[in-house]
Amino acid sequence: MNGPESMYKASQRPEAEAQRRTLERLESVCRSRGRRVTRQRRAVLRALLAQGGALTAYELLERLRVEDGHSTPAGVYRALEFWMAAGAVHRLQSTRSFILCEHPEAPHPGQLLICRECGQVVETQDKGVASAAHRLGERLGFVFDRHLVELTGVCGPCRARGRAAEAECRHA
Amino acid sequence: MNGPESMYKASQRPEAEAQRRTLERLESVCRSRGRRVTRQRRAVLRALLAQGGALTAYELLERLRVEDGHSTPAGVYRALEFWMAAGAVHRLQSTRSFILCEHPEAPHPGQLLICRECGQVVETQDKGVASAAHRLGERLGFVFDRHLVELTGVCGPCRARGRAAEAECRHA
DNA sequence: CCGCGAAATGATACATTGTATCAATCAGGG
DNA sequence: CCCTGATTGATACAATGTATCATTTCGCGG
Ligand SMILES: [Zn+2]
Ligand SMILES: [Zn+2]
Ligand SMILES: [Zn+2]
Ligand SMILES: [Zn+2]
Repeated sequence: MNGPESMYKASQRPEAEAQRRTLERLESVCRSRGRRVTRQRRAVLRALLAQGGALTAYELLERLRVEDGHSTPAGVYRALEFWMAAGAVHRLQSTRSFILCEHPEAPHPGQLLICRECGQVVETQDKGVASAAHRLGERLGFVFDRHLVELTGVCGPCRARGRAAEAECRHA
Repeated sequence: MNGPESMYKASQRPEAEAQRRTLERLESVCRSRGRRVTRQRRAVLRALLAQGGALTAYELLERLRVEDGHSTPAGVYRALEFWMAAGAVHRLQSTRSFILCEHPEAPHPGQLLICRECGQVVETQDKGVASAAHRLGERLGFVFDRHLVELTGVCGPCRARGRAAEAECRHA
């Protein structure tokens, strides 16, 4: 287990490998439904991957236009809709943005933890939240299928920054 | 306990009474902060009350314009922001609409159960969901304060309608 | 009552986000 | 090659939300 293969930082190469496999799986699923993974669609996925977080449709558009000057809003939204249908991308309602799914192996409920300060997003599949929501729905006659729950708050680093700023104020 | 007072349907008058008291409380809170409850703001609240559910800003605008022809988007959004700050109105991110708070007595976390078929919204304060979210946040360093959780699904009546339509199809 | 300053509104323009439409192209199967 | 459905291009538009700044209103102290 050494040689050139060991020169990647632990956090990068295996992820790239997993992503390649994920993409292959997505492509085969698409083709089996008579749908195609095209250059435009790949470009959207790559842009989200490069960002490593959420982007709005128009931020995506800017990035795509660097390579392909005649990308349009409609095209971006079409690609996003395509990937959302394939389960590879999620839409964040609270920030009007889009992000790669972190578990695109299968359809899934789950939660999106969003920091309102820095925009960081963490995707989880917490049984506690899912089952609490399910039970609440049962009591009130609602069924929650296929939808992610967005939880907006403040992440640890941002809270730390906030406390530091406060301390600063008390000193001054 | 009879006479004219008893002629209201049980579901209407007491609610109106509760709302009047709620409005009074809100007004006193506002005034104590040097803020005012004006005609325009009252009109927004009344429109939401009359609707008995969620309305988008522009749906609200249409209704306001029936009475006051020169209402503007900016005015509507300002009034909505005012009431959200006062805790009397919630914004639904997933439908871009606004709804009266059902428990405006105090600031509160809670859940908004939204039917994607009929748009019905039910506001709850479920300890199970709230504490599950809190625990999940603790594990990942997030703190969720003051924000409502939106749960989108299908309500009982709509599921029943759906099943009826399916049966219809099998017959035909 | 007057007049001051903060709060609120009016008016207008603009920014952002998301869709509809329809012709032109592309990819793959017979 | 030709047919068909999927995709794209191009354009216009709809829906949602803000910025700006002059003007008006309101509460309050003098
Ligand atoms: Zn996911
Ligand atoms: Zn953060
Ligand atoms: Zn509420
Ligand atoms: Zn329903």
